[in-house]
Amino acid sequence: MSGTAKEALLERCVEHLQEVGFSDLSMRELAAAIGTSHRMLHYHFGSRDGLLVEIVNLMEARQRAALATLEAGTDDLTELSRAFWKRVSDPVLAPAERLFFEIYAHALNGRPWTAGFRESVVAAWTGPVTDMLTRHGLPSREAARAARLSLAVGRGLLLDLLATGDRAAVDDAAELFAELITGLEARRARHPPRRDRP
Amino acid sequence: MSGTAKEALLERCVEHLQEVGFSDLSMRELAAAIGTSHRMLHYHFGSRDGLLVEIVNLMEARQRAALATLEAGTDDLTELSRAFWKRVSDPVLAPAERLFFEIYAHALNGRPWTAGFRESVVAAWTGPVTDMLTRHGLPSREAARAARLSLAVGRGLLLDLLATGDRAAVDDAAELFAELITGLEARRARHPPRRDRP
DNA sequence: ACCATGATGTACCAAACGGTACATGTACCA
DNA sequence: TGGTACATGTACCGTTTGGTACATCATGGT
Repeated sequence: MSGTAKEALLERCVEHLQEVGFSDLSMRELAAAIGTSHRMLHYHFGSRDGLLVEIVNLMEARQRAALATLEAGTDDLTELSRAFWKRVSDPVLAPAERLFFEIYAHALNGRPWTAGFRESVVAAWTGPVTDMLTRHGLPSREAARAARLSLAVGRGLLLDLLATGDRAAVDDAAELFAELITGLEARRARHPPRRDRP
Repeated sequence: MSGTAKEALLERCVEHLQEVGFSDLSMRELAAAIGTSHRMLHYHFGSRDGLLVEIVNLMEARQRAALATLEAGTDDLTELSRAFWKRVSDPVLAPAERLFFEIYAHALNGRPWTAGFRESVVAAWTGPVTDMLTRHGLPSREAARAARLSLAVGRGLLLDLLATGDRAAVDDAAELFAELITGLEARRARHPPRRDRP
């Protein structure tokens, strides 16, 4: 198998980058850290940018995979929102998410090796989540808005959590969003925004 | 004046970094780009890390300043949320915000020159915004949650906007949040409102 | 037995890096 | 006028960088 050694190497690279960060990555330093030589990285990935592309693609594939395992289990939007947050805020994912945001930052600066990432970082989520919300009974326009907002809430809260570590406060804000989103239930099938006037 | 030349230099550095990004910054390249020599950057900032610290601190100070100019003008939470989003999503700010998120990513990896940034990136906002919401009549617990959530929404949507450029869709999601937050108004009625009645 | 193919170590390259020594310029104050 | 503090250009140092040439090793098919 040709891919096996290479994939194992890639896996070790990602693992190490999740620990120390990404930006000041040098082939030699990385190679030493994962117990190989920079010669091997060049051999398998061609160049530094080749490595970066494969790392970014792997992270993006994992993001997609994580999304695929996110299934409903409930009909209640509030419960769904809570489950969503509980899933993505799992401390085990923190290193991967730090790396994710680092790649995101590079993507915002248009680094060429982030092309695939840039295209999928939002679209890969809004599509499936919109579908999910539609299946849960939201009119499609509301579902699309809610999906985009939920994604933003998740990422924004994650940024907060990773920076401050203040889990209680961030969980609390997430809970508030889960409660607020209940307001959407009222709109099911009943489109015009409704001011509550008893 | 001692600080003037240095500050002008720093200003030009930030300006350039907002255009090309931050991560692969080298003293020589940056110096050439802003029309000076790397010798001058070392002279004024001592070292590369010294420069980074000053850049990050400047960005953080500007963030604080931007916050200070954010004033109420309305009593309605929904309108307040709209105004907030309109302010931060101004295209003029996009380069500064790209740089902001890049620094944020470095901060998540614990880079030592981001110490000040890390401490203030959330706290500098939640405090004042909580106060603002309290002044608008929210009970303090709700105000704190809403402030934290609003900050996350703003940053999450900004990430989306900067990556996709899909202003219509992101504005739409922001509008949904503005409408959802109306749900908080209902809670205000149930609690002793501390409205400023002359 | 032989050789093709993939994997790996060693040694090197030119370029760029952060940083510094030193000499020079420029201003203003005494 | 002389000096003193800040500013700037040049030229260099040792180190590290991405990348490569070349030789070697292991393995498995024929």
